[in-house]
Amino acid sequence: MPELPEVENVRLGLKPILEGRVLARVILRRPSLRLPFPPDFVKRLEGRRVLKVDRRGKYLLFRLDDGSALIAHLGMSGRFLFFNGEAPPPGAHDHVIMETDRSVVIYYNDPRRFGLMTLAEADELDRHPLLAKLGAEPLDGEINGDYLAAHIKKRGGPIKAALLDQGIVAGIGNIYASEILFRAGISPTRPANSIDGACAERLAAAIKEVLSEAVAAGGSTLRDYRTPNGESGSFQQSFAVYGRSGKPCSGCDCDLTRTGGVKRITQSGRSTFYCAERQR
DNA sequence: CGGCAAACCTGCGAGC
DNA sequence: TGCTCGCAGGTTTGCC
Repeated sequence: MPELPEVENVRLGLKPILEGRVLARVILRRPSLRLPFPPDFVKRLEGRRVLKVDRRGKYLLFRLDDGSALIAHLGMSGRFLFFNGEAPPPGAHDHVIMETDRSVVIYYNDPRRFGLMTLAEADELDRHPLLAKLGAEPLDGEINGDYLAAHIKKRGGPIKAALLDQGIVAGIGNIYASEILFRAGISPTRPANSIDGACAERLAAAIKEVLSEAVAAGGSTLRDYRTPNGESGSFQQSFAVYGRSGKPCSGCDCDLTRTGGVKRITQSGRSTFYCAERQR
């Protein structure tokens, strides 16, 4: 489900209900998601106060008052739901239940169970195996053409695959990779190491623009993504190419009968959408 | 190390 | 209506 813009919106939704609150009760309803829950998971969380809800790439970080942190990833289908007062009976995919000292009940729901939750000990968060190898945060001003060029110069594979590598830029997923390459006018099949100079600069700008616009739009709701308030995002209405095979790309005045519209190809087993006219 | 396919899971829509 | 197939927003592993 979620790429950086969706995770960021989940963070914004959880922030007001969790920051400053004590986790009064935690219930685990299965022993593992993508990874097993650590031993004493419930015991180490209950009674802890949440100081801050942060994000790193697609990971949510709940910083706790003993210096430790709860790390959560939503995988493809994970979502947080919350209820003021009466919560419905938990369903088969409500895997973790947390209740705050203000009686707000939070369900972590994840049908496909590609998500995860784990704990990091005090002060080791930056060195945690899940986070240590993540690349730059795209919205923190760490990305520019030089950064990108330096990190893709040894990659002969397609630029699309490099954008999905969380060790280069953290947070880009399959939808936004296509949208970013359209915005930058770069073909997804171009070898990553062919991109430098002004082209890399355009790519860096496109990453920041597309992701920040998507954050502002509340993310993209395709099937099940919702913010914790139950709201859908609206960025899917602004897709230029994603999911638009055969249709015109956004703002396209090309002759559809000549171009055939947006192309869909498979790269590393995943769909890529692009406009062959406007991406080189 | 780089690059790719497969694996992990469930649900949904399309087509027969 | 009901079945099968293909596809889905992510990441890791294992093989060349």
